[in-house]
Amino acid sequence: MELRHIRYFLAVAEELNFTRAARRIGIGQPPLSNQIRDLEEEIGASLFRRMPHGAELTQAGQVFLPEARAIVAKAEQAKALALRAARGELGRLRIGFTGSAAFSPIVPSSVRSFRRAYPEIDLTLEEAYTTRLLERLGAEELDAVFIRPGHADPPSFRSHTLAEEAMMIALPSGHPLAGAESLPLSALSGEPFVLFPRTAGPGLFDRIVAACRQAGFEPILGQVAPQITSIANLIAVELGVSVVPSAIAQIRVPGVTYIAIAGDGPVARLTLATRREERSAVVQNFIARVLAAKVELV
Amino acid sequence: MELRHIRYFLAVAEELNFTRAARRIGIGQPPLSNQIRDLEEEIGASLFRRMPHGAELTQAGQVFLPEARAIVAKAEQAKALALRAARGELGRLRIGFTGSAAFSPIVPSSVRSFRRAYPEIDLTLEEAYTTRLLERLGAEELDAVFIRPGHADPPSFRSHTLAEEAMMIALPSGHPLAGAESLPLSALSGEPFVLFPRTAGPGLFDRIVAACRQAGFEPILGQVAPQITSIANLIAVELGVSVVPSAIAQIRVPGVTYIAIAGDGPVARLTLATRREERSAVVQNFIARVLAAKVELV
DNA sequence: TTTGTTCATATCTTAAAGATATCACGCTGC
DNA sequence: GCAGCGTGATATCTTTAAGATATGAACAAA
Repeated sequence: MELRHIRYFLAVAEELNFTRAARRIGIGQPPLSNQIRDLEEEIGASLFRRMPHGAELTQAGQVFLPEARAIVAKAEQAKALALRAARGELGRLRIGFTGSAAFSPIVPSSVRSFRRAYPEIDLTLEEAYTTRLLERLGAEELDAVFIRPGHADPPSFRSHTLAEEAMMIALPSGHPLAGAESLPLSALSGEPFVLFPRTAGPGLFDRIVAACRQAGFEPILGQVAPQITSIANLIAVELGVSVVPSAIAQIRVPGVTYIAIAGDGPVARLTLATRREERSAVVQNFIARVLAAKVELV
Repeated sequence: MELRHIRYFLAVAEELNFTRAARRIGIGQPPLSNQIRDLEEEIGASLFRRMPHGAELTQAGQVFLPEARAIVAKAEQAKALALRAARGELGRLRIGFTGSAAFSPIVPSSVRSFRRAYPEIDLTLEEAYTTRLLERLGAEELDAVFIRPGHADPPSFRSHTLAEEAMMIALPSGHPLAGAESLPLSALSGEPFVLFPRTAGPGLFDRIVAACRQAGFEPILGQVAPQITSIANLIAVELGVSVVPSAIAQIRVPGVTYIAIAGDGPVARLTLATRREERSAVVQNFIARVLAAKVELV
């Protein structure tokens, strides 16, 4: 059985006349009769009662009619759905982001904008460290990740720089320096640093350490924060000081004071990474939305 | 697009390898590649990403996959449904019956038995006069009718005799003859008869009149009953007497007494009529059930 | 009866599905 | 680095089956 048989059946069922149905399809009457006969043989039942005046549906034909219509409609729909999926209007997008990226306005605003523009895309959001995100991106478990990149981008990924954020010093409010307007990074020499594990995000980690060295001291690594968002809480209980992207400084935790860095401070880059061989229209559309949001937010 | 394209797509989507899929289908790899290419061109999107190791589904392909499965399944189902309909297991049966037939045990019992045996047949039951039932049967608005036939069966119908019921005299309980064990029909001469209109069921009507004439008198036609079931009510208010099939005598209405007819009384035949050219398996199955019920009820 | 429908049958043509042979590409293993 | 294997694509030929054309049989209406 082929869709042709079903389409021909529908024509005859609607015209109740082989000759007219054949004309409507654009073939001759004998081949149409043949095709219907073949269909009936395959089903094992006759679908039409042939009369001198035309044809009428048998009970089998009457039952087959709505099914036939549904099949043809479903085939059309399948075609349309596949095309929409190819255009990136339909499908799935798995986004990853680091804890700190979530606080950069471009991340929530671009995700929101994409969601509105493509409501039929099944969105998944997942938070993890930069390292883990890149692993999952490479394993095709994620499609696009917002990360804090290192100096060298891995060649199998494509990176889009979204922001170069200044960083700020985070101090316990009771700290002697907490009242300052701004401080040079060197003011933190001798203070224990509360930082995330280097393996979680070597890019940002190394930038902070490098900036300290440039400022003339080696940072003392103290308490390790399991998540970048928990740094503030550890500082509040006076476990040390830190340097965080200014986006993170939005988290106003009682007992923590943020102070601008005077002079050349470290810069936290935020990028969107995708697989270099990525062809999917969904991801392309998402990249376009994110870059549009970047321009808007300037 | 043909079902062939969809079947081939499914094979490749399941094997993720053109060569193996082709082997599974039983054709060569080049024609399979051609068919998939044709399908992709028709849809307007590529469904597979060809790799040196095999193939993988694009987003469009992933969306198309469940649709393709559904289409193939629906086609199989449509075939099976049509076959079941041809076997008379599926479809519709429109049954008609006269008011008096409903009280003959064979009618409810055969309908019930058919309903149990073929639960997926959509049954319609309709009560009307014999004349109207035959009209509707001829117009293909009904498929099988239980009627009280005349002497000559119309040639376009096929009749199955189901029962030859004796008839009984129906009297108001206050009537002087109401106490008798049995009465000859001639006892009713001079009494006004409560009968249904002749046009409603000329067969039964004429039998009653003929029986009266044979008993030596011309029945006086009195009150006309709109339905055979309302004859009893009209007799109860003493509008006359009547002669009814003994099945009807089951309706015990206060104020009505039924008395057996002594000697040669009229006989009420009950038949099942269908169209002579009827081919439908549903109707054939129903006839078989009714005839089986007839044997059982003896 | 004749004429004009209907659909079925028979034969031929043609389009397209499929077979066969070959190629280019990329991975794997020596 | 290069041979060997497995992948899908391309090119050409064959065969199947869809469709065209001509005709026939059955029935209805004029």
